[in-house]
Amino acid sequence: MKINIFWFRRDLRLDDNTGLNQALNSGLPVLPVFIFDTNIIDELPSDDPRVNFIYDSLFSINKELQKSGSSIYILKGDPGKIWKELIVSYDINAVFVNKDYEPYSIERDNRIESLLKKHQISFKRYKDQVIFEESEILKSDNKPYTIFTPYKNRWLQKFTENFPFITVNKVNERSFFYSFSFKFPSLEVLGFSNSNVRVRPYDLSVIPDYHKFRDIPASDMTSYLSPHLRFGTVSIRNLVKIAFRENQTFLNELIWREFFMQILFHFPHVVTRNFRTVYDDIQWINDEGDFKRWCAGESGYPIVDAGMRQLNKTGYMHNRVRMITAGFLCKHLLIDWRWGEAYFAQKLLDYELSSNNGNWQWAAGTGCDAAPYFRIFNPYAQQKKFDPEKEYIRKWIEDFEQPGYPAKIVEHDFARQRAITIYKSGIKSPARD
DNA sequence: AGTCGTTTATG
DNA sequence: ATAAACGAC
Repeated sequence: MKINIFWFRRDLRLDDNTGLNQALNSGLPVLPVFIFDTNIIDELPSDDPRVNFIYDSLFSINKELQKSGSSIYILKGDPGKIWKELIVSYDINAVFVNKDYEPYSIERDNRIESLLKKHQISFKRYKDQVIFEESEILKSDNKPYTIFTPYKNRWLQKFTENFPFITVNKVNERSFFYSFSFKFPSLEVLGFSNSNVRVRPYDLSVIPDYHKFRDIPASDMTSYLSPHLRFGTVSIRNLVKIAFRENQTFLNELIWREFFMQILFHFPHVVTRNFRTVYDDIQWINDEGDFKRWCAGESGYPIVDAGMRQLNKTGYMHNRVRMITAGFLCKHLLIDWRWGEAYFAQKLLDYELSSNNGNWQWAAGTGCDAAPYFRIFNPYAQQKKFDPEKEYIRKWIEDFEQPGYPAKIVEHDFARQRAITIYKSGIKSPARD
């Protein structure tokens, strides 16, 4: 029997899923598959909470599919090898996917596409993860935007023009799935184990008042949407429509997400290098002991430590506190932003390359549209402004104001002066002909 | 999406 | 005397 395959990746939902919907409208039965990619998985601990979340999301999808006599085929391995096997096992007409814009994903998809092509199987890629992708938003000179505000203005203009056409896909016709009951493997069989850290459900009720509470970490008026956006358990089209109606500040955050995605797409070198190369010569101190203390939430600065402890314990960190902790690592400790980026990548449930990299480079001052190097957060001023009652601090630091609480790694006044001096002397003068 | 020292406005 | 505004970093 000739079939089409829909390959789930970071779009783990049945509703309003562009590629899946296209597959279901194709006229052939659709076999849904998911591959735990060992190129990614092998770098992670077996109890990585994000793998747990993927597993749980797939389990829910499978449960839903079983209602109509279908199921999802779960595989693990190198996608190249897996696809070679699938090509042998099934008479495949076409493979449907939603596009992913990270360098590894693009390279992998190109690889799979040429493999499928050799067997006369078409590979159909769809935009699903964003409202505007790749080169849909460009300046009048056809170059990508590198400053957020003009990008946002163009994004909003284009969104308004296209609003009637940005439709939410109707609930899929389940009967078009391939009818077969695949065994759903246990977590253990896949080589994973349960984590104590869990992804929380999201909460859209906070959106209308988002701008009032977004900087108050203790209020916990947080949507908790980010891991769901990361893994596609929520549709960006649904979300943007709600944000557009209910809160401009919240919508801006979703536009930041697409801004950094298109930065990564057009400037993939940011993964390893400064966006602004004039900062390439900053003399980072990179003290390993300081870095360990920062990671552990033992810097001696309560607002920094509270943030890092929230991260270590829960996999989340409030946005305002992410800026403070990241700024502290780069400016006060003079540690290369890539170290901090790597630690966040390891711990954050919502970790995404483009946003994590973009925001770290923002904090370090090396990124596009970044904070200027002399903008140095005073951790006490920040705490006084955004956590005046010390509620957030007390929530995450058990030994706060106890004799055992760590002493400051470095004094703010000294660190501020040092950062300005080191950054200033690290700035390369523009190359001359 | 800052901070800090200094100046200027206000009562 | 205190607050608001300013400008350099």
